[in-house]
Amino acid sequence: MPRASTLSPPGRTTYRHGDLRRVLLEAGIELARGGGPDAVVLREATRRAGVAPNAAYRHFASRQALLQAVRGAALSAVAQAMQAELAALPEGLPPDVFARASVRAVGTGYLKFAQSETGLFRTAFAATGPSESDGSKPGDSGPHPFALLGAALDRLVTAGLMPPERRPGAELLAWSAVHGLAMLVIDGPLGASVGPRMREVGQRLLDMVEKGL
Amino acid sequence: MPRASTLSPPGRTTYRHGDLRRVLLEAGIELARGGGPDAVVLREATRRAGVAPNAAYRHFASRQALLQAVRGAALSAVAQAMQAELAALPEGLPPDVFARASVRAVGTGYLKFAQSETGLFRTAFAATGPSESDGSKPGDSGPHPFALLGAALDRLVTAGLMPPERRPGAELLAWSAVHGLAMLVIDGPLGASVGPRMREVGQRLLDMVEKGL
DNA sequence: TGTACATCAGTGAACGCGCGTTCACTGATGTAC
DNA sequence: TGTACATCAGTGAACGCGCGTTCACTGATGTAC
Repeated sequence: MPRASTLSPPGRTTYRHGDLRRVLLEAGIELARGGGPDAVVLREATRRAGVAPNAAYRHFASRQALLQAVRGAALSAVAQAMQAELAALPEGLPPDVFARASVRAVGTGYLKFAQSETGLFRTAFAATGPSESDGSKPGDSGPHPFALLGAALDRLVTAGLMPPERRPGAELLAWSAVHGLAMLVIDGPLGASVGPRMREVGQRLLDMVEKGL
Repeated sequence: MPRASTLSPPGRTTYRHGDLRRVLLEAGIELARGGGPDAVVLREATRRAGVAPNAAYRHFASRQALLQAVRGAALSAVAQAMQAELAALPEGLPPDVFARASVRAVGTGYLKFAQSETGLFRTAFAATGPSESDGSKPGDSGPHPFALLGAALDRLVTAGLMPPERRPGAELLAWSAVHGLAMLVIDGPLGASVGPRMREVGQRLLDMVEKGL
């Protein structure tokens, strides 16, 4: 139990924060949630953490590094939404029905997340900047959304619902369809008109993908 | 009859610029071409036009207004790319073959533009901001990309290749697929791996859409 | 056990930057008389 | 025809803003002796 220090910054009982990295990251996530990647502002994150602006540099090399960490968290959140949808499937389905359903579940989770967590979604998939090719995030938490989709498509092949020669690259095609709908509804002028009918439109889109693959 | 010097071509050193609105717009387009919507910076546009920063306010109410104008131009450019692809189709095709080909052409034009004019593409379809619902651009030049796609799909129905009951909303589904692929290649981590094979992947995607619709 | 000390997560102040936008102005232009 | 004048597209200077980042520092902490 640390004693109450004499000259602590307001709202804090210890001179050392103790968990600043996590707090900054969570503040960054909150900012991204509200306003997308551009809203991840280093100074604002430190403000919310109740800390001097430059304190962030003990934990992140730059604003860009913080943003990358936030992006990683956003990506995990997308994957989590997809997995939640998968987990909601009834048990004991025959393999072929389950395979179909899991592809739909993965897509549905993606679309739901895009609509309910727009800021995080945009952060997860926004352009990284001029020069990409970050070999970043080694031991990241959880699977990438792309991998979840791939696993669902594998089930489709195993169940004999998809010719194996069609399998390579199929996740890119399926992902494109779902991602495009999400982006158009989020960013484009279609948000107002399509948004409310998102569930229905999403299902039609997944029909198209299923048939088309 | 005004004297000839009134219609000052570029390079004229008059006090009045004469054509500043157009020059600013073109500077804005150039900026968007290079760096997307965020690169459309009012001061930089005036700098390129060789004019004081506030001179822009004679022609655009705000930076946002300039950006909207640039967005309109970018949208037109997308449509133009699509039309170019349509125009390249051989003449005298049977209606059903032409219908299929024109849907593909529209998609191909879209994808080509996304890849060759990334900055403009991103500008055309980027989020407008927090509060959308601009009833903007009344007498815009040229058709909207969305309309070109719709016309191609209509041809599909007329040619009997698509059941009419499937037609409503079909452009959104088709657009989603193509748009998603474009965005993933442009923004996502897939640019490097998919970019070179874009033509092939694009064709596979269009196969999927055709079959799935 | 007490004490000295190295460590390093924080502070406080400042930097330079570029932005959008506002203000009061200037001076070339077209037009009315 | 010449001249006065209103118009309004430009200028020049300045504003406040918030950002990312750097610098020299301070002081709580854990540990070695």
